[in-house]
Amino acid sequence: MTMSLSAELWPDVQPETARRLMLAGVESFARRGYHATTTRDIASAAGMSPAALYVHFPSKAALLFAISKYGHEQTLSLVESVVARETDPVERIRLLVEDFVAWHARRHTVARVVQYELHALPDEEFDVVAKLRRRIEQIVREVITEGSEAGVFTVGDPHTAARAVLSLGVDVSRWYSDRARQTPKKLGEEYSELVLRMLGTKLS
Amino acid sequence: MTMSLSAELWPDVQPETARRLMLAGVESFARRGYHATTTRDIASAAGMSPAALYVHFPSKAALLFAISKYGHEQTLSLVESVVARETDPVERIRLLVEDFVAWHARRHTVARVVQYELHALPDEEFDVVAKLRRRIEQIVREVITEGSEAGVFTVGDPHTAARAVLSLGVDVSRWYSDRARQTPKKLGEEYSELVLRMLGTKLS
DNA sequence: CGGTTCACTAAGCGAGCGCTCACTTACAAT
DNA sequence: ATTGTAAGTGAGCGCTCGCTTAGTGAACCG
Repeated sequence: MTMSLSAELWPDVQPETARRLMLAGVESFARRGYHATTTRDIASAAGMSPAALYVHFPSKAALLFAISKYGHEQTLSLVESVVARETDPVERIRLLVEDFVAWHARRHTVARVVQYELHALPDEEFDVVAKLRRRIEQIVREVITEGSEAGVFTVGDPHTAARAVLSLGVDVSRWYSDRARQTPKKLGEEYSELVLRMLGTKLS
Repeated sequence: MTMSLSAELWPDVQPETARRLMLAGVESFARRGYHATTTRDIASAAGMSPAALYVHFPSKAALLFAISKYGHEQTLSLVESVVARETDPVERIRLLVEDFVAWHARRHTVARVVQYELHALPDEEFDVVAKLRRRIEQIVREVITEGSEAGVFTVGDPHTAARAVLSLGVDVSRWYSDRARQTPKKLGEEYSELVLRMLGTKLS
């Protein structure tokens, strides 16, 4: 049912109608892109009149921002939680890539909006999510640098390596579909092996 | 000068005004996205009246198609040319990634439109470029499979590995900018090393 | 019970969209 | 000189866009 999925995605968004609008927004933005979807598309996908959107969001852009901010916060906390519960750089990267990739596969509809509709945001809102993105990238870079200095990774430039790692994860949301050959979990595991080899992991 | 750049990108598009429109289209589509750019934006960036676009292209979508088709053909021929002049799987992948990545960095503006504005195409035109994309992916997959069977690569699933290789290249166009830390050539070389390690290359 | 608040709708406004049309200009062929 | 053609313009049509406004019904409160 619609309600249960939107509740799963955004458990603390109130009221339930606002959640339904966000869900409809995600579906529409992911399928056609932000600028190609109309407020009427979103409202009718949520089973409401066009004006209902403006009861809960001040503008179409604000709806995108709510979706984008929430999605970025989820991926950031995913990354932070891995770093918090592991200390070994190898295990950190392994779990980080597993979770990051699996999230971009399982939530590929949300992820597509989060990753590719970013530039439709007004300047101020863009800056907010850009800051979250920089935090994510910085954490990954630090883990790689740390492992490189500890001698378990062999990379030329941690900056480039971090970019490559994130590229692999982000791009999953572009091509993954529900009829993909692999489950999100399985794909995450396969990708984490690819990444560990890419980083020149020394077995210890 | 505008003419020389557009002539470099699309040497055989005639007349020169049509080329200028394609260049203006690329710049606009890359910066704001297809649906957010107006035909007036494109025309004025090309230094012409809004109606001039329709002298050379039947629609805004047809302009996008011209850009997208040309771009896809360029990347496909780039990939084909590497396979044509090398036989060793390792060297094929090395050069393929070097060139593919360097192209997506050097031509990041065009590449952005080619890779991310794809879904704005009408169905029929989309099918045309989708076919080109499948050819590119198939070639990469075959090279990896070949190397895997020859025992120089160690990959779980060639399908997944090919996706990962292309993801790295495609995603370069999303973040690369002219003030990037590395030249396109240098980035290509660094990425090709990352990819070769990712594929578990055996030194022979 | 009346009064207030809240979520929502029906109707529609002003702006800007893709695209067209009648026309002008430059230039080549006859 | 006349005609034909290709390239380009100025004006604007029909439509859809994001968003607003006035009003409705249900729920809650004294």
